[in-house]
Amino acid sequence: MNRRSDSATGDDTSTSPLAASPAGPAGSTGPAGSSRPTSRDVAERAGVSQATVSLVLRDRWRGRVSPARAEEVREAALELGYRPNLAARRLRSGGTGTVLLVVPALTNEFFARVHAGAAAVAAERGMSVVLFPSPEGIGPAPDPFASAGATLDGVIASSMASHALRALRGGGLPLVMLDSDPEDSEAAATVNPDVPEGLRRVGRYLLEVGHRRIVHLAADIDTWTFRARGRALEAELAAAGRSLAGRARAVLDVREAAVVAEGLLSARPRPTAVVCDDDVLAAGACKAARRTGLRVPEDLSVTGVDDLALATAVEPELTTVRLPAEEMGGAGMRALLEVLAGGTPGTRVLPVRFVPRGSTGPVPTGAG
Amino acid sequence: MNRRSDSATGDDTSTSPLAASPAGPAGSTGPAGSSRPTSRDVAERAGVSQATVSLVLRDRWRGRVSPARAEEVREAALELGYRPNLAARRLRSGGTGTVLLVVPALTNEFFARVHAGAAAVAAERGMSVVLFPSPEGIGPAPDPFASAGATLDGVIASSMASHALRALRGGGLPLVMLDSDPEDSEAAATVNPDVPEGLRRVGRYLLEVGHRRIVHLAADIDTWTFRARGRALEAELAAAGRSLAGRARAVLDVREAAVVAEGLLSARPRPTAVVCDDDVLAAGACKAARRTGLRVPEDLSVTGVDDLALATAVEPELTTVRLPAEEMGGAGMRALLEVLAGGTPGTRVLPVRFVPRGSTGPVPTGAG
DNA sequence: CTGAAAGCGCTTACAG
DNA sequence: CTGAAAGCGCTTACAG
Repeated sequence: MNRRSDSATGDDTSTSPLAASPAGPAGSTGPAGSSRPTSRDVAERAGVSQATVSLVLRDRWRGRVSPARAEEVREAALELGYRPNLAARRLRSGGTGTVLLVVPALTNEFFARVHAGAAAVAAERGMSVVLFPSPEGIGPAPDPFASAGATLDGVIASSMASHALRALRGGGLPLVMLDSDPEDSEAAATVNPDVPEGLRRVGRYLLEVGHRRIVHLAADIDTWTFRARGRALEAELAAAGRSLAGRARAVLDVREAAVVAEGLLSARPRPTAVVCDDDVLAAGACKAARRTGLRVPEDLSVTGVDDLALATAVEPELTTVRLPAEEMGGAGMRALLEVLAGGTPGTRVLPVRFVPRGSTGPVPTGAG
Repeated sequence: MNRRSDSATGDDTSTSPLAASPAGPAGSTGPAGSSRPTSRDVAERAGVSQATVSLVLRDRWRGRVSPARAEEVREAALELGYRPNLAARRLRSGGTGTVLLVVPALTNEFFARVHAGAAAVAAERGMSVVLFPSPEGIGPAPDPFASAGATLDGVIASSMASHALRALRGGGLPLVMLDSDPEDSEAAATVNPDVPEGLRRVGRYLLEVGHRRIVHLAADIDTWTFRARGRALEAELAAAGRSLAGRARAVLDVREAAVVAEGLLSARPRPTAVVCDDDVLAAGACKAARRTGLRVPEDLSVTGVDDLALATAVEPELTTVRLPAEEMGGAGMRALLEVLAGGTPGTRVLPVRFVPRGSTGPVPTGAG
């Protein structure tokens, strides 16, 4: 958790217009002690025009500037520690440099990871991403675009219901969907985790270790991602000539999930495994088991989806399906950038990982 | 988790330069179908100059523009749905509109909340915040400023060791520290949670319900915030004529914490309470208790700090001290903005909240 | 109390 | 293959 203190020598940092900066390296045009170098300074030092600098540094010089000159420009830029002024670039190019990321719940670790992935890719390209604040329980959703404050280049939306997506499309902005129905063709691109494969894998595993009375604790949320999870689980069981022994729905809250799970566990004959749509639900199922006097995994196997921090904090640790949240955010941002550049990225599916841990085991003896 | 679909009618959104926009409201200067309105359009409609528009909209008009005119300008801006172009404003004003938030670990829920709070305040003021990617275990820390990509207006750093802060100061940028030593006067401002009070409260509570053999599972991290926690706990016990029955240190990882906690629990006479520096450590302590055959809270009380999502996911739920992470991020951003405006916000201490839950109880009978 | 003008640092046609 | 010029939308002295 500590940071190293080396290397932050401030070569770049001292050039902030707000910082008292030492006189810049050679080549400055302005008065003594002037702040950071501009493309003009680079041009001067390389003995070319500003236009050439721009061309070279944006990598659009091929066939327009000689390789030797290009190299000289790059060298001059490096020597001066030149960094393009983003505000100027945006002003000139018309973009806002801002992308809106719309997620159902900011407080959720999954979406925090999606955001981190998107922001990292954005930062590389000099863009920034604004999160749309969650409207959870605080009345009707405000206009996401108004709330963004800044005007936008595009929108990335994760795990939305289709009616919400329809509202988003209303903006007329380039839209990339994450973890959403690929058929819902409002979007220019879709990036999805392979949740169906994840749930099939869970079903296969439970069948293999002997479970026959498997129930589904589903998320009480009408979105593609959760519908897909339920369908995939059913399909896997069906392929083995089996079917679900029960299903209940709960919102993504540990306590509520525990209450709902208790109901599921009161069925006779008692289920031997609970497949949950999400780790939070799985944590609730574990609580319910404990209250009911069932041991996990000896009497009951429990699985989740996501691999949140709490998955390894609970005891026993949760068997789960890890979703590539950061990768989704990153891929979504890349797709949006591609759309903005005129491309058509289409649909991408990212692999998920089955992570067996302590909350699952072979079917209890005498059961099944 | 669902979003409502009302209200996103796109009045603002359709004005993106990238979107095919309907012809704007009256007053546009440019060719037909031109994009979003500029301050010039507002000026024209209000019958004033661009300068007046700028003055009024930035709220610097008092004593320079008549109230009646100011009102007309505001009206015109509203009618046109005018929003200032941030890129232009920044270019002209010299700021970059970007603040760097340096945190020890991005993956941590606490810092995610700090970031959310800072980003929300930033968005209100048309600023954006860039996270410094965690260098955890991936070799020497890269230069945080170089990695930021954009140049910066200022830096907010949370929970840093002082040597790391020294590196940050090297940038010569306005610096606000969060959750850090207020004596470490590198920073223009400090915003801290009242962790000492939180730990004192925990100590007081445990003493009240009869615990006498209290041990401390400390974070193995040399920062102000964790030193302050340990000292405050000791002070509270000392005030009651008691002292710690033991202490061990662990990194913030559930499994490692469990191993270390097992050692702590092997002491004889056995401790009746483990005060942990953090919820992750507390989750580890609960695991250790379980492995050792101790019941929580019947045989052992466990407390944490933070109130992370996992605090209510584990069974029993963790008694903890809730840290106002979002508020810290928000207050930090406000302080930085104040510094940038020439103010001197100084040190601010935010209250914390003791949250008693199932992981603590009266001292076991026959013990103490 | 108000307006005309300059210029922030880029990129992009355009002319050579 | 290269350069001179215009202009993105603001804000800020400056002149009235």
